[in-house]
Amino acid sequence: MSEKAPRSPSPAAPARPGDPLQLDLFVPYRLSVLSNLISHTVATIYGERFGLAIPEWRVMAVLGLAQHQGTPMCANAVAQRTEMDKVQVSRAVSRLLAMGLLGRTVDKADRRKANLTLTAAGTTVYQQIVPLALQYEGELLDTLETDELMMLERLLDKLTKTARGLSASFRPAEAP
Amino acid sequence: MSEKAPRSPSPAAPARPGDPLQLDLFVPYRLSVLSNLISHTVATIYGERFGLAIPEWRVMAVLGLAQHQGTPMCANAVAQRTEMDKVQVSRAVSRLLAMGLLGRTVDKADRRKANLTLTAAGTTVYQQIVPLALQYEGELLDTLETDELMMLERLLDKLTKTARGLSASFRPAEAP
DNA sequence: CCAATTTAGTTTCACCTGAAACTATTTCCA
DNA sequence: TGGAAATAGTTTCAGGTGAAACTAAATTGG
Repeated sequence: MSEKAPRSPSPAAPARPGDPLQLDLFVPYRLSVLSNLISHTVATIYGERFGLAIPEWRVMAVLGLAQHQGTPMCANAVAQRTEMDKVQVSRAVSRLLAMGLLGRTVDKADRRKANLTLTAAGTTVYQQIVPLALQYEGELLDTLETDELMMLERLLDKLTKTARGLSASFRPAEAP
Repeated sequence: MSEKAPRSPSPAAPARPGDPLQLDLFVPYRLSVLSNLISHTVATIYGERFGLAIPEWRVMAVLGLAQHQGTPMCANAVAQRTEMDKVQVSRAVSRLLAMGLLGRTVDKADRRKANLTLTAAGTTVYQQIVPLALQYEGELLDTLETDELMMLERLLDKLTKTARGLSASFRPAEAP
């Protein structure tokens, strides 16, 4: 029960040529394993009990909140809020329409857009899933102390911000 | 520049029925966004410069270390070390064999197994990628203070352990 | 005005992926 | 022994996914 081996003498020291790479100490790998583990469990919960895949659930989640706030949303707005791309949203929406959980009304003013809303059935499902989702999150975070939880939130923010920056900078040259 | 809104009065409070769910405060969602962002960038680096996908790189990473330690590995051992399933490993290995980065020798004692090793070409690639991977990780973690980095390691461990437990407990009944 | 560009959203294509079935070999034990 | 069960690894099949092409509507500017 004691696998200690600090990544390097001083934390976050610059990589030196010749350093070995131990996969299970490599943060991108560890994050990926954790995230996949969680997504898989969550997907199982949504999938088995409600026939929803994660992208579908995400769409419902933002529409449910929008509904709650009286702000109808179009597919594009959903895409931004969920950080999914428009293809994924388009597909999720058409599955949800087919399931009767969503309604769509073409915008009178701009006929390219369509406002999406939860149907009564969609609202029912939404209201069933939210507590399940929060329960899962609660159990996941249950073992964390208060300071750990606060730090988790902070780390998620910082790392996400940094990762966005690196995503741009590691991408090869851009066209003028 | 100040989006504050604590998830709930006391952190990790149990979910109450009627609680709304705000996707961008939901930890599984945030972890997924972060992990996808990182994976995408890393995949781009490996892919563009070396023609390797992430599963392929993972296989090379554990074989590279095994090599370094004089411990040849079979596909199954690789699967356990990388937490990938055997199908994924099988496919990654056959692509790497086709690229000439890996060699395979059927085990004399147990002819179902085959030992996998990096070829000279594979070793060259391995030695080029390791510093790149460590550089990316270094830049990602660069903005973190020492205490944040320590907490990150601890949180990854704790959450992964908890998530493994939940993965089992949320899964439906098992056959006798 | 109307042609060029932009924007919303969908479809296509080529690839990735996981689950389940399958092959080959080895181990277990009656 | 020898047949049942386990194990290593591959193949098949049935979706899921992103990038790029595409359609339709709206905006822009000459």
